[in-house]
Amino acid sequence: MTIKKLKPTESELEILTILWNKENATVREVHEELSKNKDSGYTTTLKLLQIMFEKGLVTRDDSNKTHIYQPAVTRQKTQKQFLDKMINTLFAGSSTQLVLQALGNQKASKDELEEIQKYLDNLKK
Amino acid sequence: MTIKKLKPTESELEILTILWNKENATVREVHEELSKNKDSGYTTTLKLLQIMFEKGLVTRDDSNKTHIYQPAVTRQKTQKQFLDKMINTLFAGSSTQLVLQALGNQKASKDELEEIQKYLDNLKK
DNA sequence: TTGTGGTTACGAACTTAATCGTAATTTAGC
DNA sequence: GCTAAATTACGATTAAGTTCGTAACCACAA
Repeated sequence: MTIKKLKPTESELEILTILWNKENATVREVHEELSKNKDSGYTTTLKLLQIMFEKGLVTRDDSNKTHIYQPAVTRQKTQKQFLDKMINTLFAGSSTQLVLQALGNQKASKDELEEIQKYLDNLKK
Repeated sequence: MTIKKLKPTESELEILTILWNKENATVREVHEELSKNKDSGYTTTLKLLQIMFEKGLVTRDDSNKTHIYQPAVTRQKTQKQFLDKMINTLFAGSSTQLVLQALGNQKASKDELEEIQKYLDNLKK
């Protein structure tokens, strides 16, 4: 048993997103940011970060009184982890189905469609 | 408040998938199918279906002793529900990002790529 | 030194999901 | 009608996630 497969919870994802955007942050900073969307207490945020630290989802610099947290997993890997899971549970293992569904769902801009097109051209070679 | 927003849990998704594939099924049938992947008891499956019924995720014909369950939500809508959620929480609201990531993950066959291409062409008009 | 503000640590309560054991119910066969 | 087998109903337990209250700790200013 080498690599543990950690699946961030809903709340943990919110926090990770904040950390990904800020690179690193104190508990207070994370909490300020979180407070824009929900209204839980400061110690709740603190506790979550402590749990995430134990799980290895984040690292922290505790050389000073105020700890500074950093994400320990990348946005990309986490996205892939959840995408794969979703493809398997909801799309019968077909990422193509997921892509079609996602394309159908929303109105992408011309630029975005172009970007996808370019990527697709690349894959086709 | 008209439409309740019900989010199926992990276990409920497994069951819904089975019901989507079979159109309808008895508890026993669902359980048999579930047993291929996990080994929980029969009454667990029963309980889950009962809960799903209360939530309105499934309907059932209980005119006979052995109830027959049917999905009350469509695969498509559920897929969309989860996709939207994922786009918002993990992809900063950009479905394009999700699509690119999904395309990058997989090895799609030529046919699949063609299908996506066709769809893309349609969107571009 | 003392106290004040901000921080971390920790335990407990609460919620939701998942699981199972047991009792009640129904149907079919004798 | 009566029993056996299968089913449903229901309550209790466990586990995981979220939340918060309170205590302990630390730095700094009066």
